[in-house]
Amino acid sequence: MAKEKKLVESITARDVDFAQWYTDVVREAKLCDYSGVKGCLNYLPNGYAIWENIQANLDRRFKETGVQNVYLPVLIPESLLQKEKDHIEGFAPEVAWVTKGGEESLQERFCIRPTSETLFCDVWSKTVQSYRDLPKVWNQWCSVLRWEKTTRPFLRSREFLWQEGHTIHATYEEAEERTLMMRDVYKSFVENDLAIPLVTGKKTPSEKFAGAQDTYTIEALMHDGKALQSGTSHFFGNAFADAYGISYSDKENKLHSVYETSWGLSTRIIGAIIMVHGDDSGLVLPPHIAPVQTRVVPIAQHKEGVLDKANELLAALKTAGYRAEIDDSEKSPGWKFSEQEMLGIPTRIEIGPKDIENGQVVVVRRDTREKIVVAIDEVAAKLSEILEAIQKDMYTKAKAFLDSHIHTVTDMAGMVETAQNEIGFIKAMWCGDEACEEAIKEQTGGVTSRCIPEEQEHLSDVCVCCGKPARYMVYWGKAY
RNA sequence: CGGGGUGUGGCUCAGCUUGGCUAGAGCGCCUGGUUUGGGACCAGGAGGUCGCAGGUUCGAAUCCUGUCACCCCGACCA
Repeated sequence: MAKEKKLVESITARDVDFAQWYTDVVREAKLCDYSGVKGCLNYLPNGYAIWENIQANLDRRFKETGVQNVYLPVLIPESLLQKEKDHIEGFAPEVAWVTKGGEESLQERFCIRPTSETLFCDVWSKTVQSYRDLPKVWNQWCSVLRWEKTTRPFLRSREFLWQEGHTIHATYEEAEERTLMMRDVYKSFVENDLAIPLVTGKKTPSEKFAGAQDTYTIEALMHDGKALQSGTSHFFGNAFADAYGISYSDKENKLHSVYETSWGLSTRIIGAIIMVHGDDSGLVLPPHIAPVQTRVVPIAQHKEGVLDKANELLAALKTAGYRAEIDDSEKSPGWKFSEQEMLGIPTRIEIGPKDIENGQVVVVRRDTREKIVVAIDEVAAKLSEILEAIQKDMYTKAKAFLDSHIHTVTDMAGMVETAQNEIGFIKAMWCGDEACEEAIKEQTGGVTSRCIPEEQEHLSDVCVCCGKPARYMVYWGKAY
């Protein structure tokens, strides 16, 4: 046995066909399946549980910064949607319309929300009058609908779940601060709890959100070298406030526009978890958000005392606060191992007659397959250390992958060559002209600007494309 | 929206070119038994208006027309 045997036949090897591997993992881990409507997924228990943990974690983080949750309608009257010009132009091609109620045609059609800026603005335009009413720092957990042509589970679906935060503030500075604060909340969550390292920065004007003045993004690198925009935070300035008539009186009774922000993170992030951490055996979940952190696998469970001992262990783990479960099915051990691996459960605990005899169990890490023998009395105490080690190692591994796939180029030949021969991000200088972005996309076969990072480096004096003086260093890449 | 592909038990598919008699296989599922430290085995069993609607025909999963849906690759987008 010189080479590692491929244990799971039902999952296509990651390096053979990445897209097929992704689909196989989604299916085998039972995260979701296809519904009868294109682009609308059935979120199954395993997938939805991940989302619930993401929600719980993020919601806690939001509330620590003063966010309040609300819920606004799924339908938006066309007249309301149309008030901000850039916004409607950006979304028009992908909104779905409700035109009938029962058998009767509606006087005005309603769009199914693709995002809710317009609804939040409508509420505020009616309720905000004084500086005493500010700020408003609201968020809602909901689903939105965008009529995508091409769909893929989690990465791009027509209906998807997300949170959308919307805030208004008295001053430019306060709103900008909030925009960056939420970007940092996302960054901290994704890096610390999802173990996904990021590149962050500002979007170029052509990649901005429709209607936004600035869009800040967190970009993750998938294992196939493509970038995934994993969360965004937008600064709107006054554009929406003016279009929707949101103004307030200050202490001197002077009228002002408010400054607005919005920020969102969606179930797309589940796609990132899959594509950053997954391997040929299936899903690998970061312990912090794994719905199940450990699964007890009894070996030879028909033998006297094995199941009892295993259930005792399970009870002890639950008492200690772990999200734990047992696989006491009649399947063979090999089956159980494979299943735990496909599901991405961070650890499994094997307990069989030999272990019981020796007063021990075997803890197996999902990420490394390392087997760790632990005294049965110490498992509850030791497991948290192992889970933390996994969490940390997963980040370190992903970070090493990211760092080793950031390339630097200073001229167009290098840009084209790197785009063709390497995967990952490309750092290059840019003059700020949209024409150069388009030229780069054209000549490289799909490389687009991902973000302008805060930590600027001076790679050269001129734009990689046109040779005019450079204004920014930009991360480029092929994106999902 | 272009190009390609697919709809047949829960799943993956065969059968269609050249129409025919009771529509098949593997996996999964149910029952019983033997197994159990990396996807065990034996025996028995249940389960299908062949996506939908028309048409041709003595006869349609198979041919024709229409239609719906999904998948993949592009162009556009969280």
